[in-house]
Amino acid sequence: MEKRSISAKDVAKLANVSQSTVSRVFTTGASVSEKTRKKVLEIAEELNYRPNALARGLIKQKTNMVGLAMKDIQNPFYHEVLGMFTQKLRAKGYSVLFVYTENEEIQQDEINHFLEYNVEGIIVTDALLSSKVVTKLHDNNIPVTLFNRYHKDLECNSVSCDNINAAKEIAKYVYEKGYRDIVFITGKTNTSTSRDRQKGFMDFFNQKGIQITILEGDYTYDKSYYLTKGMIESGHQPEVIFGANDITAIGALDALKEKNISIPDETIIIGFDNIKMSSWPSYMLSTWAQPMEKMVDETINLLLTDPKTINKKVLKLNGYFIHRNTTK
Amino acid sequence: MEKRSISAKDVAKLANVSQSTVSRVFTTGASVSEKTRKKVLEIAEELNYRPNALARGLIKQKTNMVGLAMKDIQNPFYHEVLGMFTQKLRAKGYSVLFVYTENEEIQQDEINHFLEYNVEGIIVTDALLSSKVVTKLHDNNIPVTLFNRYHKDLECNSVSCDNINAAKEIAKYVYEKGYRDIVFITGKTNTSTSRDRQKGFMDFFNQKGIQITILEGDYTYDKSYYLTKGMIESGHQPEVIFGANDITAIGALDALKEKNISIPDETIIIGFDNIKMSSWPSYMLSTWAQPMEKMVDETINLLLTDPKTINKKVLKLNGYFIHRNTTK
DNA sequence: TTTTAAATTGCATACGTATGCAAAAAATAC
DNA sequence: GTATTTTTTGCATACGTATGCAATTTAAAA
Repeated sequence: MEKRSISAKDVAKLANVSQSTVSRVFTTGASVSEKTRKKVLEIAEELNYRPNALARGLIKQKTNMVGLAMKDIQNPFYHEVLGMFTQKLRAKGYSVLFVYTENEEIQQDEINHFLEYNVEGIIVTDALLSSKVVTKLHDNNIPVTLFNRYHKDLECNSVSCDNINAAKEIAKYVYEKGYRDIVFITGKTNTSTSRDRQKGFMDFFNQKGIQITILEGDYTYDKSYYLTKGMIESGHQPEVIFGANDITAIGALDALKEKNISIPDETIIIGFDNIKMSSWPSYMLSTWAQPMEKMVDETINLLLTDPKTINKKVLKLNGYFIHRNTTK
Repeated sequence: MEKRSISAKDVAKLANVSQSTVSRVFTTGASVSEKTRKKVLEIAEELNYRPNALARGLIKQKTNMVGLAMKDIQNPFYHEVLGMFTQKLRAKGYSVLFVYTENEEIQQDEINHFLEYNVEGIIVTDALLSSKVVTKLHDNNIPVTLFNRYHKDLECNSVSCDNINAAKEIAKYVYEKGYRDIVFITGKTNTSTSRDRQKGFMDFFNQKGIQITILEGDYTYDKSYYLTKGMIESGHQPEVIFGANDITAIGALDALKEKNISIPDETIIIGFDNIKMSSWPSYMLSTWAQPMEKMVDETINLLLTDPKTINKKVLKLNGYFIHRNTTK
């Protein structure tokens, strides 16, 4: 029952041509007469032949595969990102080798898989990456682009939203509306996204001499929900809650609803990411929209068009504020 | 600057052995003396050598890759599933070639990628698959397992929850509690999951001579939210709402909350899937838990341990009811 | 028609690995 | 010590493709 998959040689035999010719038919830009091309394609179709990507990758030193690493996090933002990456990469002829890790840091072991399959580049979305691993990737000449992460010590490209400025814009909006009792709920504090959003937000108010309240969250709904609930129960009912991402803001929103606090009349809430859930009719969360599609495009571009770029490029894209029903 | 990646030959040269010996060091079960193994490993480490998976796949006719296809749907259930699949497959030494499709049906074009890379099997989660495509996969001797889908005309394995029975159990619970004004909100009606859950639920009540209300949803939050809202506004406030999945139930839940209907006192709500979101403190949705981990294990098992199985195996696993705060 | 140029094809080899076979080396038995 | 068995190693080849080079065919020019 050993049914070996059919190869170019098989097609060649039936078409009375050499294996080279078959190969040329399937290589764009190669020289083949129209007559033989037709004949070969016909037989190929009949035999259900498709060139073997492994063999092709071996000889051409080009696999058309990209590694995508993601951390196990409950943020739908990354699922939307994942979908966009795979679709856009496929449109460019690339396949995606996917790794989901539950570790805080992408492990060597997981990167090794990418290396063994000779991926042409690696995209790391929300996970961290040790500089040791990055060095190893550099040694192997494999470009890496961090998506939505930035690390000043790592020698690799990165694409993210300009979190600091976005947070400043939000702060400005809040300030100009006259609010003064303000709470920021952080995400995981070891992520650049949370740190930068906090920085931008705080810097603005510091400059105005206004003290704001920081609650330390972890980018999960639950944590944010309980933090907010606790705060209300302890007697503090702020005018503004800015969550480090949408999930965080939604957790706070639900806690406020449960306490029968009127939104946006008594407290306004602002999130960050513009995940699909934020436009659910019961939430209608005001939020900062990351230019997700552009970020994805730029990441792919950076990774594939000039892979020899050793010097790191850091891209910070803008976004825009979306007013929904949790702000006035 | 053309830095070719180092091969077994390079290691062999420095270790004063043949390329075969280097290969044997990296092949489990091959015969190598302890002394040379040590020497080779040392040099390999130094040169940062890793065997090329493409070449290995070519010669062994075994790529250690599995194709995973998923449809672009807003259901977090599948994201949890995705994470579990990739982690479990990696633990078994497999890499995951991932395809995300926005089409209703997985296209030939997308499957071709899998074929070209010689994946050892394909897992299709929530998308549909034409029988033409399945036939082609059979021709190429590539096993397919449908996850959470079942299609009687398709000659491939499938693993899912026993949706009919689960829905019957839920119906039984509802019936025995004495409820009689009952609504079922469907998912996409062309999915086996929605159809089976509807069937199990309806069959039970039909047998009791009880008429229930069917609202045709599409597995999205929005649709379910608006359906429920419309129903309430039209004057119908049921005792029970059973959603074809958790997202559906949550949409209904939010609509009821907005209408100030007390849950579970006036209306109880039941979902299906037990996604993480259903245990969020503001929802605490009662739901039917699919045995996700077991389903994933069985899928992998079916796909990889006996790939020569042409005759399809259909596995239907049980689950269990989880009582939270939306039932009494 | 012959000569020259261009297009098409086949041959041979390379990519990096695994493995059957035989030779060599090491271990064991006598 | 030699004879025998076992282990370790190298050689050669295969996996399925792409491609430089030379040979062949076809087209164009004369």
